[in-house]
Amino acid sequence: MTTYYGDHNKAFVAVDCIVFGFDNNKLKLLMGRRKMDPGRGEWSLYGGFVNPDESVDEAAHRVLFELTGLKHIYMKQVATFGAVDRDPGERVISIAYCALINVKDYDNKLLKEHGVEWVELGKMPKLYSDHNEMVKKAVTMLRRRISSEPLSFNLLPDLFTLTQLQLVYEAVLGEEIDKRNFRKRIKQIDFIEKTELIDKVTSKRGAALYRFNKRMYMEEPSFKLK
Amino acid sequence: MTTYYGDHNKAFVAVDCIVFGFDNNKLKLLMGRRKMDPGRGEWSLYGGFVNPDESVDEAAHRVLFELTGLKHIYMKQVATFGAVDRDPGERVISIAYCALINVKDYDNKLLKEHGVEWVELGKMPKLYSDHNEMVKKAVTMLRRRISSEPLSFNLLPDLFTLTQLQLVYEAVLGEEIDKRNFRKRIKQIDFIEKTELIDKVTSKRGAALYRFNKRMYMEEPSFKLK
DNA sequence: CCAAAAGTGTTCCGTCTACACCCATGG
DNA sequence: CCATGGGTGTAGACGGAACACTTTTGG
Repeated sequence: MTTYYGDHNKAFVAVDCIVFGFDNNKLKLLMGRRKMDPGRGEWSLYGGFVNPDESVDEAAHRVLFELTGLKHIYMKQVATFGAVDRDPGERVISIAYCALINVKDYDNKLLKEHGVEWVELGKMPKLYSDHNEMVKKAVTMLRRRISSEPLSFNLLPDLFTLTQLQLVYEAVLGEEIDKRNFRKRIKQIDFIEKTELIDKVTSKRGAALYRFNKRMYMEEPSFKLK
Repeated sequence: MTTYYGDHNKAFVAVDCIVFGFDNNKLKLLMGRRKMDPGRGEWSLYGGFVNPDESVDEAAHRVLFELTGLKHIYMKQVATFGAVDRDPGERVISIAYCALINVKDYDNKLLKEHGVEWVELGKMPKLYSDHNEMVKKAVTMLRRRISSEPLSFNLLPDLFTLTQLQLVYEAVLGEEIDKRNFRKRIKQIDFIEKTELIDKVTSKRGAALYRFNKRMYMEEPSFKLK
């Protein structure tokens, strides 16, 4: 390794994952108790350090994989946090990533293994260091984008009912939506396909199952809800 | 210094500034020739390393101050770039910041001193490392936000005409705007104040000068153009 | 007197919003 | 047979888009 920048200082670089899930009609986040010093035992996001042989994005995906066993998950950089004393131990720069997962894909064994749990947004405890701020930014970002990018489908199974989809929007935006207006808009979006399948779990009558056709979306990626 | 994270690797952490200015009815960016190895002589954004005693945000402001002599400038984090080999020399994580300045505030001596110049957006050369990508993200971000946040005023003098303001929007959004509709909207925004002053520089008839009342905006910060 | 930029309203159309009832089924 | 969630249409309000001419004055 050469030493071009030898007279400058280095810092630890970490990633922290803000993992959103949708469960029981609520938006939830994965939280755990910090298992290392400093701050051991405090509520915290799940994170890890960036290794020399991986990009920051790759580190985020690796850390999420360690936590959930899931790959190819929607992840987006939220912001980088770099206050001098944000970590009580040493100088650590941390890059916050937002992930959207389908709770049903999550192996509950891993959840216990890592000592993390789903916490309802709005019932968030005080978190380690600047993690509350990270969450806040991620939520703001999610709210901003969910009406102009097809993010909601990441929080749902492949097949979902329109009621489920509506509940995701209501949970993220924190407001009620008129059912008829919502369905009217969805019908105009041709990459949200109605299938022949019927969900009989949540209603006696049965509800049509829909699917997000990613291929079709990719051909003409535009999305506007509302 | 303690050594909590001793077994992990550190990296250099840098900031790069994407400095936007509005001049001659064009959106421009500050660019220079890189003055250090590796990549000496290549077109590049202006950047610097984060010091141990400053936050990442502070580093960005310091670097911008070195470059422009200006303080209290609008700056916003764009994204963090962390590919393994993004810097040919060593492992460097770089946090890109977008700055909006009023070109008239810029001391042209400093411009020469630092060997930087204003380059029109769209006439951007190939830049060092991933700097083109940084610029692209910054532009996307600026376009997204300029219609919902009062950013345009940062690119103008304290007093400006409505024509100038419109030209900023046209330059950023890359599309023409109807003058009557534009002015109608502006009139509804009460923190854009008409002054008694008249600008006689750009027109024989003279144009009313307006001012952004930041105090008034802060009391009720909401902004929607279009 | 004319070139050059400033300033000013109205109409139309499409989009969003509000709103209430019937349907199918399992228990 | 009834409780539960699924599914459907219309009318009125509102906001955005299109569009052309008059004013002022320095040179």
